[in-house]
Amino acid sequence: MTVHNSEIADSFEKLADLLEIEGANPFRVRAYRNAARTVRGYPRSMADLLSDGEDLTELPDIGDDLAEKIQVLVKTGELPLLQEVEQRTPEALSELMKIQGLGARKVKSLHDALEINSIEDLEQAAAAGRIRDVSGFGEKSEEKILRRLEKYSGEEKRTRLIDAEEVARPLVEYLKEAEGLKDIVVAGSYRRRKETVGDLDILITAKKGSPVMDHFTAYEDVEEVVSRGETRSTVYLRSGMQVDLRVVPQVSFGAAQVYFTGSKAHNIAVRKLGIKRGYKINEYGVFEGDKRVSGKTEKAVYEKVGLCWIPPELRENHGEVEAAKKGKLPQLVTLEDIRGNLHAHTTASDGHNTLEEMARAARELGYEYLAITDHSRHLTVANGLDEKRLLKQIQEIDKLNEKLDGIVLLKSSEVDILEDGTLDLPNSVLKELDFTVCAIHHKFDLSRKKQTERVLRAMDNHYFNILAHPSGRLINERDPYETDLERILQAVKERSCIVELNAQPKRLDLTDEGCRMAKDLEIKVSIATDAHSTTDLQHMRGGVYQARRGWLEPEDVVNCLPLDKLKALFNR
DNA sequence: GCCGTTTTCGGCCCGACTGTTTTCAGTCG
Repeated sequence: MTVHNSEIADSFEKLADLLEIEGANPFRVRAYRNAARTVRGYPRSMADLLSDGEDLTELPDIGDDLAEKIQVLVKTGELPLLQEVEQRTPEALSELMKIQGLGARKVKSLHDALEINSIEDLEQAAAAGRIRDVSGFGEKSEEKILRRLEKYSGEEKRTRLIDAEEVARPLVEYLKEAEGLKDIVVAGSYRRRKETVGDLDILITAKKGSPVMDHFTAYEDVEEVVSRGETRSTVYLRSGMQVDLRVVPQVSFGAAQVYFTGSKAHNIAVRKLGIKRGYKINEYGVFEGDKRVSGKTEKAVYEKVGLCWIPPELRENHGEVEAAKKGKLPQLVTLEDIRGNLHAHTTASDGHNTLEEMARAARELGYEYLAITDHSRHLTVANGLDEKRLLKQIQEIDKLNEKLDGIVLLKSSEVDILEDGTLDLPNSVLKELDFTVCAIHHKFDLSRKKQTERVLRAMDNHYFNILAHPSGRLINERDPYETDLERILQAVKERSCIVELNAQPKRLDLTDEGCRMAKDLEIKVSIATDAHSTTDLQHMRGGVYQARRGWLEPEDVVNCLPLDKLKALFNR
């Protein structure tokens, strides 16, 4: 049994909720929440850290007590204190706190007054009109609870970044028409380019908030106005997405951008530096006493606390503050650094465009090279190529390359890694390729050990070059298959292979943490679109965002190399 | 329950908004 970080974090969060309902010391409650955040966001599993004999109290917000609790959780899967608290306080009360507008105090009132212990109890009480009589509640709160319950599904809904962009773009265009608007930026995890976002945080500067808020709440996609003030409003859109809008004066724009871009952990770290220097930092600026000493630009805010400007993608408190202090932030890869694309399909397998169409589209994007990586024979659903068809495609590519100017097509294949770790095509044909892209497309449910060994064995093949979409996950659709990524990346390094960051918006596979792991091991990463059409080639942008979140610099990315250097790397 | 360049105790972010109250507690980010 492997206890995942997310399970440990869930236990701590539930414990925090229940303790808060019981009226425990709020700082103790916060300590559990902070610890949950640390554990959830930590790139290595607590189980692995412990088996490596590492000291968990080295982690932020983890002290002796919580280190001990993590150890017990990893060993037994249980948290005795949580079980003890659940004896006194029904665990479902923690779920009630997920209803927007219900916090610990109100859940406690409902529990004490009406014996509400579950979502069902709450529904019945609200429908029967009993909630309005509880002290602290009224008709309005009762109505609100009913409305929230209608939409409550029990699962936190996060939207893929690319889908959030579809929502944000037209909304931003609309908001730009608001009276008196000066600047507008979508902040939050959207600006940090996280792979999924929970809600949209939009920041606007304007002299007067009121006209902007009127305009905002009148947006045609707004389904419900949750709150509306002069400087802050919250709405739900028809799509279910929550949008928070903040209006600040222009002198506060930088401070507000830092504040609302987050992450929370990053902001706390920055504010701590401020406190050391005698400053108070909030969304309105950097203050020395009552005097604002900075805040107009982000750069000015960071400089006040002795840091250079930190790219939003890094703002997770994963070492960026320390790096900025030393002036050692990475020079992150940009879309302009990308010189080619090493994963694309054509009509030969399951793509929608021909070799030539794909080549021309890649040239349009300014690329020097595009690798054609149609599926191999095992993937029959995708019309995978057998030896004969691949050899024929190789000839076609050679012919096309003579004809094409300004772009070179590379001969490759997305070769299936079979269950026993062998590759789906014989070496006699693989050696004719410029390089191979190898991936798992079936038997996702092998044990962690078997799946890991399958990949390692495949890499033993001399013709294995790039490990594609290493986890197989589809964001919000399919969990990653179980592997020991650290061990796999170690093997990638030993065999001088490359790991792919698949830029398909649903995949984004490597994760940001995986990229960071690769960088630490000094492995090269291929940011590749896995394009199944000419328009798919555009997904490079999302891959670059993810790479930036993983601290990758141009020298870490294999497709930032010019063609000759790239070819030398494959050594064919 | 964590943390420490004010260090083993005494702090721990705070401003905006709502709804129920009657001057403010609770929630949220």
